[in-house]
Amino acid sequence: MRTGRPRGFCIETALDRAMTVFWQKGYEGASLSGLTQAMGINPPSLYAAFGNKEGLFRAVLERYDARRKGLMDRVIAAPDAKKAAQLFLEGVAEFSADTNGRNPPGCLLVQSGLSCSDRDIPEILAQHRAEKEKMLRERFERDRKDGNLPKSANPAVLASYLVAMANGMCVQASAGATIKDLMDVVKLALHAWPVAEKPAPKKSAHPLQRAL
Amino acid sequence: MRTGRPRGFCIETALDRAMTVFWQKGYEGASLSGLTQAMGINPPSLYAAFGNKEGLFRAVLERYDARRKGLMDRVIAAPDAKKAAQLFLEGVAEFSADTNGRNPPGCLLVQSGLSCSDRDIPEILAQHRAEKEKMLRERFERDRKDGNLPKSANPAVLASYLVAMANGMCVQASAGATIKDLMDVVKLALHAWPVAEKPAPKKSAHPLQRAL
DNA sequence: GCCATTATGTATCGTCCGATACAATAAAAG
DNA sequence: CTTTTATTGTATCGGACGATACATAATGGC
Repeated sequence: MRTGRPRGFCIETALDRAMTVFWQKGYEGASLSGLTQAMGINPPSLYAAFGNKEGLFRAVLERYDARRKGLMDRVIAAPDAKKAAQLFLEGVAEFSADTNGRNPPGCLLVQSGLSCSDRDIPEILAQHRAEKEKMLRERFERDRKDGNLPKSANPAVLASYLVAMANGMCVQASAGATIKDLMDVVKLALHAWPVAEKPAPKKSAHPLQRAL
Repeated sequence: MRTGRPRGFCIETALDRAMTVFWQKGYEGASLSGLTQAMGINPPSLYAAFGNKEGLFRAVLERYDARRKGLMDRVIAAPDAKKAAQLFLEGVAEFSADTNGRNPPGCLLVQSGLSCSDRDIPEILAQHRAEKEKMLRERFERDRKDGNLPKSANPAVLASYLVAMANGMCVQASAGATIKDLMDVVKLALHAWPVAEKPAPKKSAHPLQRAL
């Protein structure tokens, strides 16, 4: 067993509290005193657990991804490409304009540090966003290969389009857009989706597509 | 004539320099020492001219709007609604992924302070973005009234859609997206545009529409 | 020339920042 | 019980932050 005095706080809970602070104030706007107060710990505990402010931020981002995994799984498992796009955009609209108070409006990956004194922060955030885009692109590449997307469709562009829409909606959500505002935009955005050439697809885009 | 010692620096040039700093580092990441150094002046000159850091930021945003006025004028004067949408998105793609070094990538209104320790900053930025959206909405309301957009089209949603796309593309540009990447997205985004019900529009959407 | 007015350069203010030193505490290992 | 290891709370570090005091310089008004 692990020796030494046991940690006196829950890592996950502390990360959730820190996430809210970073979300509301951004990376640079989040002060150590604000973070420790929200997390209910003292500075030495924070530094012992996460190294420094950037280490805490990276841990928060990992937890953020974990929280969004459910949505991404549903998107990847959607029965067809357009349904995947719809689930993705609707999911983003739902959580970014969430009024349940579980999180501040918007998206942590967008608003916590697009521009920053420390150049690493925007890069880290970009990597996390690119990860989501990659998931979508690979899903659409499979769709195209299997004939569920027209050969004229470009999976990379489709993924980029969805991520741009998602990020843009998050910007609007952070400025006060309601979920209805965003859902209207989603409905319009899906009209851009390419139509299939042939009515009967060759085979499934994903083994789980029948699950829904 | 104005009495007293004349100002020893050009306001516009200084604002352009400050704009670059805010653009790259965000509102909070931009330090007074960094700003004064980039502007080529000392702190007292800055405070005498702009009041404080927030005053400087507001002045920078006004200059930013002035710089973008040319694009917005062209958008409003476009011959039809879809052409307006195209000009807008292509214009945003062009300047946000600009490699001429005139500005950092992205959009100042998006990346300089979505989240901030000072709550006024996100609000000010949101107002400036909302102004652009309002211009688009009013243009589309005229189009719809004049029969250049189908009655089923919702001008507010169309404007919101375009602004979301623009903001999302800016996020991607700030992460390194090329102008080609964004142009591909623009082309796809325009596929969502509503098609007119009747082939012959009743009258011009705008007096300047014949100008192109 | 002299005054009122405004801008400038130097030096510095108090505050908050991120980060630690240190002793005390709480567990496992022997 | 003693040692070892790890976390805790208190108090504080050097530095950067935004913002100014103050004397000097440069203009128009008279």
